[in-house]
Order: sequence, then structure tokens, then C-alpha cells
Amino acid sequence: MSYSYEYPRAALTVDCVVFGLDDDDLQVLLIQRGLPPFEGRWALPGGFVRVDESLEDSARRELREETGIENVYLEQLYTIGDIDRDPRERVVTVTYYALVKLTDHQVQAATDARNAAWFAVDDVPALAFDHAKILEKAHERLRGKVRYQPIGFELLPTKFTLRQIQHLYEVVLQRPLDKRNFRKRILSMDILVELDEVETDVAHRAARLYKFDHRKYQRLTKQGFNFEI
Amino acid sequence: MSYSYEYPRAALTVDCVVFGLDDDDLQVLLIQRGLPPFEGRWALPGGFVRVDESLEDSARRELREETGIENVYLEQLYTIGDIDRDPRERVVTVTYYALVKLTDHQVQAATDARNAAWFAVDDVPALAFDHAKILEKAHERLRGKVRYQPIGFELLPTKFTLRQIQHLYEVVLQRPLDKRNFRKRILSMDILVELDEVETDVAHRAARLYKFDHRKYQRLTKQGFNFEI
DNA sequence: TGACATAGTGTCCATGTGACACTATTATTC
DNA sequence: GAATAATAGTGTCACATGGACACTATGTCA
Repeated sequence: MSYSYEYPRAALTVDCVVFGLDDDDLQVLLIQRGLPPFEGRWALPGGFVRVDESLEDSARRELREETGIENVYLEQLYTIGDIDRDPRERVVTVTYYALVKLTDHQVQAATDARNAAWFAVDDVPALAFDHAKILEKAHERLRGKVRYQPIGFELLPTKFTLRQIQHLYEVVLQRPLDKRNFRKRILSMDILVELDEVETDVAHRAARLYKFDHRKYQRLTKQGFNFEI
Repeated sequence: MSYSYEYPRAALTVDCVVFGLDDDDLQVLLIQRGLPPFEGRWALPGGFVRVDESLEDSARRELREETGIENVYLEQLYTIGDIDRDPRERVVTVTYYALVKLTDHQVQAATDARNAAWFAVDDVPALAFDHAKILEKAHERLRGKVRYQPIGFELLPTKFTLRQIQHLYEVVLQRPLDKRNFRKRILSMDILVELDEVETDVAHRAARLYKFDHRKYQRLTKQGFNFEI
């Protein structure tokens, strides 16, 4: 069976930059390619868009199939259509980036026959196609967006300490932040709920846990509030 | 002649939201469709991506062919791939927005056999396909971006008065700005060049003309400067 | 030459931002 | 159980920034 068109058509794919955060670094999830071109190279998870599914559905399906990841924050990034970006034929790719809580999504090292692994964003191997450029763009977008939208919480466990949020911002923004000023700032926004719990299994004074309050944030947003770090 | 593929493929198009600024309003350039579907309806300029041209080249070619517009600020917006957005078949569209200087690009009312016309953004007719949604997204992006990047100048003549920039920001941001504060702010950024010229043909004291200094702006940006209105 | 239309200019107050250091609490170790 | 180690948690002050606010200057036109 085959499908014919009057004019040649580009193939359409999606590619996802999946970010996670561990104790030290911002990480990105990569797949080792099992087929040419770039066989054996690391690449962003992604694949062809089916004609009967939306772009975002494609992205979520590929994430599920290739990495086992589901129900994550996903946002469209940019569409790349340089003529020669794929050696086989014209391929246009719609890129997405996702933010996942590493605590929830255990490193699913291998799914199917393929290798999947986390790499520190600043220390990735050579990537297939123009994926290095896509990763760079995604990183840039994350750096920019994290300051104006409370998306950073998507990288943290549901319950987190103030120290963890601060660390998240320090890693993403790549600069140190003042502890007292940071706490003043984030608490004054009134979008966190202080829990009656403290962290466990630490060899020192345990810090209080907080949750991000989506409802409250949305209510504030409607009243003209603007998140900013 | 026809082209066959193993799996069905979506058609790929580009659509452009072209903004201009007149003395009162933010305007958008629309095309009246000459063919079904939506024959006779107004729509965004755009068309099919050829297999041998990049996405941005497609957008620029369509702009040229349908509206005569060339050499403008053009930026990718978003890619839309809802399954039923075109009644004929699956069409994925990469959207762009453009900013043009109305003074340079005279209203080319009609090109080819098609009608092209400017409409106030807040007073557009019913649009074909999901173009109203695209226009809305573009307007939102412009409002957001104009505050952090000096793209507003793309809507003004090369030489402009401080009054004109202020008016531009008032129109785009949809709120009045204080004259003295605005002038202080924009001048303190040191990205404008004061010219030895004043406006002409006005029935009152003529205002001084300024130019935006791209070079200086880029130099400042490298030093960590951030434009913000 | 007088009326009118817009250009062009500075101060002050309130608020926000950023620098900065010590006490409190818990676990661990000896 | 006392000392140590490690991080939690807390407030002030100086300075910069942002925003409110009104008058004089200059050119055109009747």
C-alpha cells in the first residue's frame, strides 16, 4: 500500500528535549539510535507524526514508547525545516521540551531494544542530526521561561524544600542566589503551601516541606499577578 | 506526475500574520481567498511549503507573491497541527509573524488576482480556517515580546520621533504611558541616535527625529544589557 | 500677533532590590 | 550526654528604580 500526492511532501516528525533535575545538574534524556542514519549515536526521543494524531499527541506517544514517560509538562518549542537536516530526505521536525520530576520517573534506562539515559546538559555526547542545536534552543528557552512562569516546580518532587527550589533556580540560571532574598521573594508571592511535614533522612536539621498551589496561582494570575524570579 | 510514500503524509503550509502600524491602530494584512474552501473569506497570507525550500523561505516567498512585501522582520510563532483544521485533508501549518513599516510598504491593495487589505487588529472580519486563533496568538506574542526586545522599531519609519515610539507602545500594550517617564526610559537605554533633523509637514512645533542604533544595541546586549519597557 | 498644538524638561516619594551574619535545630560521633 | 557538624531559618538598611505629576518652549496658521 502506498499514498500518492501531486507534489512531493516533506516527512513530519516531532523531537522532544526532556529535562530533569538531580542533586547537582540539569539533565536531559537521550536515546541511543538503533538504526542508520547515525546508528549508535545519541539523539533526542522523537519520531514520525501519524496522519491521524495531533502534534502534541505524537510527542506524548513517542515519549511513552521510547522512554516510558507519561503525564509530564510539555510545550512546543520551535519547528525546524532546513532542507538538508536529514541525509535521507526532507524532514521537518516540530520540537517540544518536557519537564519531568526525576523522583517520579525513575531512570528507565532501557525500553524496547533501545538505550535511554540521562546526561548532564553541560556534558552530552555528540548528537545525531541537528539535535545539539535543538537542545541548545530548549535550554535557552527554559532559562528564559523559568523566570516568568512557575514551570520550575515541574522539575521538583510534589513536596519540596525552599532549599530545593533555590537550587533549581541556581542550576537553571547558572548563578548563585542569596538565600534570604530568595526565600523572601518566593514566599511573598503566596503561591506555596507550607506543609506540616519536614524532610526525612537528612543528617542535619530537617527543612520544612512546601507544595506549589496551582489553584492559587491561577487565581492570582487572573488578578494581574506576574510570577517573576 | 505524482509522488508516493509508504505512509500518508500531512500537507505542510506556512501562514503569516503581518502587522503594521498606522496613526491610530495596529493593523494586520489579510488576503481574500479566491478558491474554496472559504472562497471569498479573508485569510492570512500563506501557502504550501515546497519540498526544496526552507520554512522561512516559504514564508517570505508567500509574502512576496501574495502581498508584494519583502525584507521585513519575520519570526516563527507556532506550529498548528490539529487533525481537522482544514476540511480537505490533514494540513500542518507553521505560523510566522512579520512586522512591517507601513511607510515603506505602501498598501498594495491588490496583487495577482487577489485582494489584499489592511484591517485594524481589533476589527477584523470573519477569517478562514483557524486563522482568527493564529492572529490572536500572534497579537499576544507581539504584546509580550515588544517589552523585552526592541522589535517595535520594525513598525516605525527608519527616522521617528519619541512621540511615535510612545504611541507605538501605547497601541501595542493597550494602555497610556507617561510622556516624561517614557522619554527618560527609552533615552537612558542609549540605543537611539539623535539626528540633526526634525519632522516636517506638521502644524505645530516639529519634534526631533531619532534612529534606532542596531550596532550599539548588539554591543550592549553582549555586555548583559536587557531592553525593557 | 495671538491662538493653538505639540515638544521638551525635573523632582520627589514610595516601593523594590540586593547586600549582608547570626541563632536554631537536628543528627552524629566520641 | 556533650561536643561537633551541617543546614534551617530569620531582619535590616542602603540604594536604585518606577511612577506621579505641570509648566515653559517653539513652531504653524489664521
